[in-house]
Amino acid sequence: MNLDARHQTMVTLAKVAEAAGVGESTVSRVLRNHGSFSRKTRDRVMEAVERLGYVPNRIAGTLASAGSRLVALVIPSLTNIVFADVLRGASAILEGNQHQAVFSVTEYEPEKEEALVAAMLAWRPTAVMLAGFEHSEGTVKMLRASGCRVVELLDLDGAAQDLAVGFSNRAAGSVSADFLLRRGYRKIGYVGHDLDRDTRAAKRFASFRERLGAAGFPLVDSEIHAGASSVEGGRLALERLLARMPDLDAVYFSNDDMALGGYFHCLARGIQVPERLALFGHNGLDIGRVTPQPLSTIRTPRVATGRVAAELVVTDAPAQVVDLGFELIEGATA
Amino acid sequence: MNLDARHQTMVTLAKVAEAAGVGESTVSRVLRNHGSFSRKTRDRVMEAVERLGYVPNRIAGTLASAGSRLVALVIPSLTNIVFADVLRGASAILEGNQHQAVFSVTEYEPEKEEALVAAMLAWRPTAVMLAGFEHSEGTVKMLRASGCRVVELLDLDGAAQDLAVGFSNRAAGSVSADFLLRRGYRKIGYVGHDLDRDTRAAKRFASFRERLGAAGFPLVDSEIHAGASSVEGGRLALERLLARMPDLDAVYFSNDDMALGGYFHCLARGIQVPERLALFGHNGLDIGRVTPQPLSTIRTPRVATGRVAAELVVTDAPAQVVDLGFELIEGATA
DNA sequence: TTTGAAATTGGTAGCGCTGCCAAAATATCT
DNA sequence: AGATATTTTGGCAGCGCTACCAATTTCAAA
Repeated sequence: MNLDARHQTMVTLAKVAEAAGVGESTVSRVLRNHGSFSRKTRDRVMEAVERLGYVPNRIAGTLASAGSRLVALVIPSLTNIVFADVLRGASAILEGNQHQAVFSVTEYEPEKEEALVAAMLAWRPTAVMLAGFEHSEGTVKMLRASGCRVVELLDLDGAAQDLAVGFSNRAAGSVSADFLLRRGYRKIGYVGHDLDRDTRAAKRFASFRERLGAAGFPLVDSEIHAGASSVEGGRLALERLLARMPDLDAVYFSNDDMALGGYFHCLARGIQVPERLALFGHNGLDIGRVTPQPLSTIRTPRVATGRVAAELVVTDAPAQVVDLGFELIEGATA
Repeated sequence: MNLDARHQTMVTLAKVAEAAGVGESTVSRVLRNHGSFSRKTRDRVMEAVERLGYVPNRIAGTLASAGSRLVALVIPSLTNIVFADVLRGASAILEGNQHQAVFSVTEYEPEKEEALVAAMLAWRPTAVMLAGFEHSEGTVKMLRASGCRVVELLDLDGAAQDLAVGFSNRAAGSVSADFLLRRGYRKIGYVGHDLDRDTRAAKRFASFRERLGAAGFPLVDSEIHAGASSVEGGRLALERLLARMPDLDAVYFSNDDMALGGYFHCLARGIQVPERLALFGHNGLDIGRVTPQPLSTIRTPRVATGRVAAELVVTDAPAQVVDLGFELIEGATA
């Protein structure tokens, strides 16, 4: 790009100052509504801003002032509504506080997470928000060195670097197990997705399984769909699981997407839910409330997680762990 | 924040240069792999970078060099998977080309879109991507003045400002009408969501309705769910529509989410699909492929839209309109 | 009026980096 | 060896803005 051409066209603060017949710092103060200035000056400046169509350059502003007011969200997936909800909650708060959310997607790959965190840190964000506690050594080192706030989301079972907001996946897993046991199910299976990557789902599963074992009704069998969680994955995996273990009486799914797939399988095959087979999910997605039978699941505080995380960041709160809990939804599938 | 404290801690390019015993510009060249330098110098610099844990400051870099390599995506909603898919496509390409996606959500509100575009322009992005052609006057003016590339997504029925990528919603609407007519449906209704905001859905509906009228079988009735599109909205709206018009033989939905809600309503009420009532959606979401009966719908090129848009931007392609088309999915609900 | 305090303003030195240019080092050729 | 091309380097002036400070103006009290 031709720099000179750009410089001729670009409206800068200096040009506004000249047009308004005031000093640069005055324009800066007026625009940021910071410091003092007379009403008359303000009007003159605003008139010039309007007339020239001036748009402040935050790049320059940030460089000069240290605070970028950018918050980086590094999330595993956008396909998963869970993270879209977190983003929604966070954006809402950030926008109301002159901050900007910047996000990128790791596809659940730690190496990608590391690369993205590096890229984000180059923008000197106020904070970086990540899913969960499991990060590569390099990621942790960079974050620590950067000095910016770190918020780990949607997990509490582990050691937080700085701030953490969410709920305990282990608790969710055992509550789910207790519920199924209380309802009298005894031959329980599990349908999940790639657990190496989704460590939060892995924690739920581990805890679920432990609880069943402790109650004397150990998990009968499990089927892991290779790949990311999806409705289709849930359907296929349940089909495979039932082929092996036709007399299961309940299945716990790694999340609602997978559970929905399982439910569709049952509908398609005429398997009576929950009489013949009970289904239990995790997340409490809206769609699960509207299926012919509402899904039995656990509602997780997704939007609230984003919101609270953002609030902690904008208020520069001290390091802490915030447990937002979750809610059992009895539904009609278990 | 205390500036001095920060300055003491921050590793800057100058410190790396000093540690490596070379000049600043040499470090800059090595890090950007631009210009020439000896192998030995490169190693010395990289060693220092490694040792000090230096992370380049892109804020400063951008200010000095003019190109931010940021691409702003201003989308209506994250709840709607459509936009998540666009983002996914765009991110993938941008990341592979040293660009960063920055996004924010308008909630379908034009005033919010305008505010967000202003906020994004402050970061001097390479391009701004928006949904559709309908923007406030202020938004258009700002974009024009900014001189950055503009990409309008998922719509072709209107006048593009610069680049446009997507498909024709009007065409999708008439193809949908033709399909239902070809199948022999004659008493057709419509279930949609807030059309003032989702202008693309409005275009589909308008075209759908025109086509039915032209064929001599005008739309019998329609029911608009107040609020954003959702599965629940579809279910409730279909229920209301059928209460008024019990003898409809087919319903066209504003999108798959709404259609899914309608489908669930039919399942719950035992309404035979498609014999008693046919359902037709729009978007071709994955979940619609896995329901007991796959949804009849139109698959839209969402990920490709994001991908192509990003490619056009990174290659600095000339202004143009790219039609990615769509695909009819016959499914089993119509 | 005088005086001091308070409110308002402008000048200017950076923020950390890149682009340009000239200088230095190295390689290649008579 | 000397001269010329080539590669490699460092210095430094900005990029557009904000923080800081000093200068100026305004206001109120004495």
